[in-house]
Amino acid sequence: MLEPQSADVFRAVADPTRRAILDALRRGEQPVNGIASAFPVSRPAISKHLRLLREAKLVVERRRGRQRVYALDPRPLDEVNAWLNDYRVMWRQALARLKTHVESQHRRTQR
Amino acid sequence: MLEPQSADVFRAVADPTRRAILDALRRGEQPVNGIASAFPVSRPAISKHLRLLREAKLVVERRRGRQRVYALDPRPLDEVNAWLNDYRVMWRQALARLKTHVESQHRRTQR
DNA sequence: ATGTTATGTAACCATATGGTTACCTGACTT
DNA sequence: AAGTCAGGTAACCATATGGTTACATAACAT
Repeated sequence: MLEPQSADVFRAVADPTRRAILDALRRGEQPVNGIASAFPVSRPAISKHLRLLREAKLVVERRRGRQRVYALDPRPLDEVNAWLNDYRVMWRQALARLKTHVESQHRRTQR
Repeated sequence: MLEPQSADVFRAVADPTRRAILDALRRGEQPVNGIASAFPVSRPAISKHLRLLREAKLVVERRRGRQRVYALDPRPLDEVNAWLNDYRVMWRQALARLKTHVESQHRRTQR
């Protein structure tokens, strides 16, 4: 194995709880307790997720008094987007093939 | 923890080796040995990755004589794409903000 | 100064993950 | 029929992951 690497956006986004945290932050920045209260897991669990997200640079932390306010930074998601790009072509082709197929079926039915 | 769920596209795509397998299959379908030869890990390891990809429906298996030929099916990636969509707006805004900022800097420099 | 709030971190636990070697089976070869 | 080839699976191992509770600390409240 041997991969205790951090900052992996794909890995960060693989966990459903972490995606949900990002989704929550889309509505605006929030302190940790604000975030945690929306989830069924303990606050420390959320803290750990936030650390990972921080390492992946998907969130930034700002201190306000005794709270830490977290805000979303969607930019690293562009790596995922870029990777997907190479597949978009294919799946457009797949759709085209499907369309052609349906049309030929249609023609067959027509005649 | 408790989540031995399968068919998770995000999880399937989180592993770099699995992404590489998909990337390889973009060039066309291939039998297991064909795929495995391109990687530093053992064939059984690849088999396990393929099983996961199969469960996520990202690949389909076809038998040809004694080989199993794997082909890419990019359609499940649309789930990732859809999720990203919600962020595209934001990162367009982020870019816009950046642009505005740069322009205002420019103006400042100009005068 | 003392208490309380907000949050990170350490220690611990169970399960998941990714890898390996050994083995099994189905399908061509001879 | 006997041998070989392709590839799945089982058993095992080390490390990662996600969660919990207990503790530590900085900042505000009294």
